[in-house]
Amino acid sequence: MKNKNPTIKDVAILCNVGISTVSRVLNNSDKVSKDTRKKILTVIEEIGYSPNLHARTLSSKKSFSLSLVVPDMGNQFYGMLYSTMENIMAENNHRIIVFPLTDKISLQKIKQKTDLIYQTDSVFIASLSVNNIFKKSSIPNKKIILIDSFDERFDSVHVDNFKIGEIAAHYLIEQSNKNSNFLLVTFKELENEFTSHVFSKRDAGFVSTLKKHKIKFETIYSDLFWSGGYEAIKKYFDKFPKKKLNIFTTCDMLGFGIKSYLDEIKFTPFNDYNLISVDDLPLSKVIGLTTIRQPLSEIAEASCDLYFSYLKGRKKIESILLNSSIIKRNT
Amino acid sequence: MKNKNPTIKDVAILCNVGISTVSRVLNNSDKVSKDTRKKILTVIEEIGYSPNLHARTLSSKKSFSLSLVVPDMGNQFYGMLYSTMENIMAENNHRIIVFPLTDKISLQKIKQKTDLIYQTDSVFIASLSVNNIFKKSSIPNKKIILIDSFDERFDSVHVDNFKIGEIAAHYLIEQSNKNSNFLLVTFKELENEFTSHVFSKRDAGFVSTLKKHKIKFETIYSDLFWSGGYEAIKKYFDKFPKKKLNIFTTCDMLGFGIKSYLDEIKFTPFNDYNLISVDDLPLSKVIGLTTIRQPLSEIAEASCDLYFSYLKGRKKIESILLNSSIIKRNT
DNA sequence: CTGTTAGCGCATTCAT
DNA sequence: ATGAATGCGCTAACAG
Repeated sequence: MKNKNPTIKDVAILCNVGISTVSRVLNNSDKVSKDTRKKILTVIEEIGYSPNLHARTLSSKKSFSLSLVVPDMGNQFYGMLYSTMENIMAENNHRIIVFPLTDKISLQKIKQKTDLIYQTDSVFIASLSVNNIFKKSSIPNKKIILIDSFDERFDSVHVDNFKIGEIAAHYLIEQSNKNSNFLLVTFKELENEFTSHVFSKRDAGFVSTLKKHKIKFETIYSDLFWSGGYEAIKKYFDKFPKKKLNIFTTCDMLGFGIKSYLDEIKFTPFNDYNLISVDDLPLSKVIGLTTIRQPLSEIAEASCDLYFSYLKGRKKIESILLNSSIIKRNT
Repeated sequence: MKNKNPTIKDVAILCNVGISTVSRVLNNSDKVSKDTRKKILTVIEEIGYSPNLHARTLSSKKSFSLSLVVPDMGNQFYGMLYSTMENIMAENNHRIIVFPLTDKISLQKIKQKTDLIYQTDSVFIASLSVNNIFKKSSIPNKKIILIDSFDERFDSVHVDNFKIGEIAAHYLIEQSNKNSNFLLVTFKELENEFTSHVFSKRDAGFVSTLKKHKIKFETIYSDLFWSGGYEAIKKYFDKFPKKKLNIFTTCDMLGFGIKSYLDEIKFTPFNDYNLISVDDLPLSKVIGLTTIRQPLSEIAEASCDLYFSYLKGRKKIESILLNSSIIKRNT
């Protein structure tokens, strides 16, 4: 099991050819005779030769691997984003390497210039800001594409999170009864390296619209876990008398918990409460949650397309804005 | 932006030292004087030098990267598994590269010996079988560690899925009222490359126990999506008259949909139905789903430990069996 | 069509 | 403590 892997040289010797001929076969060059190609392929198969990609990359300067930086792969949204991008990139013979930034350690690793991220052909960054995750002096010297955030220095694909907040507000205003209260349940982003501003922008859009309509509201903050929404709304109801609510929560994950709690205390949708969230994760369809759809597959496709057009020679920075639409269901 | 990255040679020249001295600093060798080390580090920082890992790997034969093969990263279970493993490995200076096998294309890629997976130091395989994903002649010539499956040829960390089925059966038998029916909602594994046998073993354990008690039951098959459980149980109820049920479903994802439907038709737990699933995803706590816990973090830790002990010289194959325990909640 | 050769950037002897 | 030289496995001219 530990017999050193065969190299291109071994293959060449066994075939009585030069190593460049083997290399040509490996790289599908057409300038090889049918017979020698066949012989080489046979030997390769027989001895179980697999080319050393590190040597190949060293020599050719192309790794065919891409980096995807995400806040957290335990979060389904990013799991699905990755999954979709991976499918697209696989068809085009690129590999995606994921860099989840869940804590200080992972952040520190990525800042060290010895990290793998500096060795890939390109870097996709989801939700996070370039300035926060890289030191100014060590921004990877390669194509950077932002997903779900904006920075005029880089390509980007994003949605208008402020507008998402506005849409939510309009929906709730329209749905609201007399004597019902407005509630914003969101995640409080601290101004640190992990800030994405995604939530704060949604908050802002919502708040701005309500103020415009001179509607009072309350805000409660939640942890960004599956249990976060449940616990936040429970705490709220433990403290205040029960009342009819129009709730906007800034992501489905929180929405699930909120709905779960509301079901538990026998609140009925439309009657006792209206609830709208953001994302449209698969589960929100199952439980009938009204939500504002993040066009996940479009986002993934657009990001990949940006990279492909770059490979084809595009020079100027491009920014793509996608639409989010409301998916009305049973809340 | 496209000025070729500086190399170790550039650093050496700027510091008036040999490249081997720079190399020593890079690798934290202690045989460098304090002054030269300091000078070198300064220059490295100034010019933003980052060592080429491909060259380093080529030279040293160690990539410090590991492969993790999973069925699907859109599935939260694997997202969390990866997330946990990544945290552990990051602390030990290894990078994990994910290889999701969602379709024929990704399977085909992994079978080609030019794939990145053949270049990592080790391969972790979750739920899938080695024989199905690699051709006999091209099983990566390196440490392979199985997660959630068993093969005597390789290290493995797994749970007893047959026993999980038995536990579920015993729970439901204990809970069941007179006149209630037993139902198994599961995913039908086809005998193809993506077979994991995880589900079929859980099925078998459940079925065997019920038969032992001479209890009749029905089986319905579901897609392995978030909506799968909902649709399966809905179809069942559309076809048959409503009746009290004791349901075992083989993963939480299906359980969520089933509970959602049952809530919708106003079935109340313990009274109209008992429901138990498998996994204990975070959401199952939120919605109060009774489930059999997959010890996710223990699985991740044990897998990583197997690799570390291998690095320290362990030669013989090891297999670790972890316990799954029932988490009783409100179904 | 095919073989020879010169790097790619680094770790690692082996000298000094 | 430091530098020069060798080789890791491959690609890409170049020469034939």
